[in-house]
Amino acid sequence: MNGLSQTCARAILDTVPAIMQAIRVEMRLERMHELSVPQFRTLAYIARHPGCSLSDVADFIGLTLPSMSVLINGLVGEGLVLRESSLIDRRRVMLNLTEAGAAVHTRALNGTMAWLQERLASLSDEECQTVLQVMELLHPLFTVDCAGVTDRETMHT
Amino acid sequence: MNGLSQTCARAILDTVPAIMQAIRVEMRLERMHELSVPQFRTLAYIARHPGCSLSDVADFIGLTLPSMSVLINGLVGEGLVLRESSLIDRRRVMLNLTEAGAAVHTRALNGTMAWLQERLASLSDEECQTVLQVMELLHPLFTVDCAGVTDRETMHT
DNA sequence: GACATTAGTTAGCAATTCTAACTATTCTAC
DNA sequence: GTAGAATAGTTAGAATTGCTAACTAATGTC
Repeated sequence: MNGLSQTCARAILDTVPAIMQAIRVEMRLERMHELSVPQFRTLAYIARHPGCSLSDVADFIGLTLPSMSVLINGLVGEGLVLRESSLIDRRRVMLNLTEAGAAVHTRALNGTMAWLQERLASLSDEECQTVLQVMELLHPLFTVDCAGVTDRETMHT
Repeated sequence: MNGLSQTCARAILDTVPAIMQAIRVEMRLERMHELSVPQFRTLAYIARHPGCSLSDVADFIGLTLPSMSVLINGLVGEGLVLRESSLIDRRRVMLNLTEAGAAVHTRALNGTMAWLQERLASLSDEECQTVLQVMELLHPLFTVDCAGVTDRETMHT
């Protein structure tokens, strides 16, 4: 009914996949050691939440548990992540970055950020500010499902 | 150098993949007849640019020509798209939606838009307006070199 | 008419992510 | 304190996606 919210939804649907595609291409194509987007996001999550469980990451990234298990397998195989059984509850897995993992994450993050900043170079400070606001506005609207522990740290660096 | 643009880049990198994942899940999970995001975007592009060539779509969606060829194969196989040789240049392919294709596209679009609007329901009109502005600001920054394409395919129809 | 260029297809491979079925651990309730 | 439910994760198998390389067919250039 509201033409505005409709237009807005349409704009998101047009723009977000385009940005995403660009990010994906950038990640696969250049700066970083062949991290896929989910792999990168996983490293980022573990970096921010050391010792988190598999379920935590899976919820956050939006993958099923088996998929995340496989993804973690890959990262462990490349020596980027440590997977240990929790001593408190031995069903749970504790995930941490290795030194190499932290390094790769940092490098990937810096590389992608640099590329992104380049893309944003034409924006004025004011526009940049607005973009930032909008991202912080939208983020919580699309990470609802994981009702459990809401990580407030995601707002900050 | 500018902390602002850095924060902005980081926010995009945190938010866009999250939105994208939500869109992907929504598309696969519910309303629409099992269209993947690239399939949906392809239908949308063809709807907007009837008679476009394979290369046009591939450029726009960000896939290689072979990948797009396969994707179109699928859509043709499901009776959603017509693939005809151009009479002017018989190397080129002319793509059009079938009636079924148009219907599926419309239904998918409406379904996803409705879902998106639901997600955005908590935004005020003003916030909605800002989101819209930002999307329109960002879109051109992430759609690749093929900006000139929009003129080309309208010539032969 | 020979050769380069352009548009698209086919083949083969690797990665991603799903569902279903399984193991192992912990919790609940009698 | 043990039987059975619930929880955390893994494994297996399949479908989808998207890539590169090598090919065919049509067009343009000289």
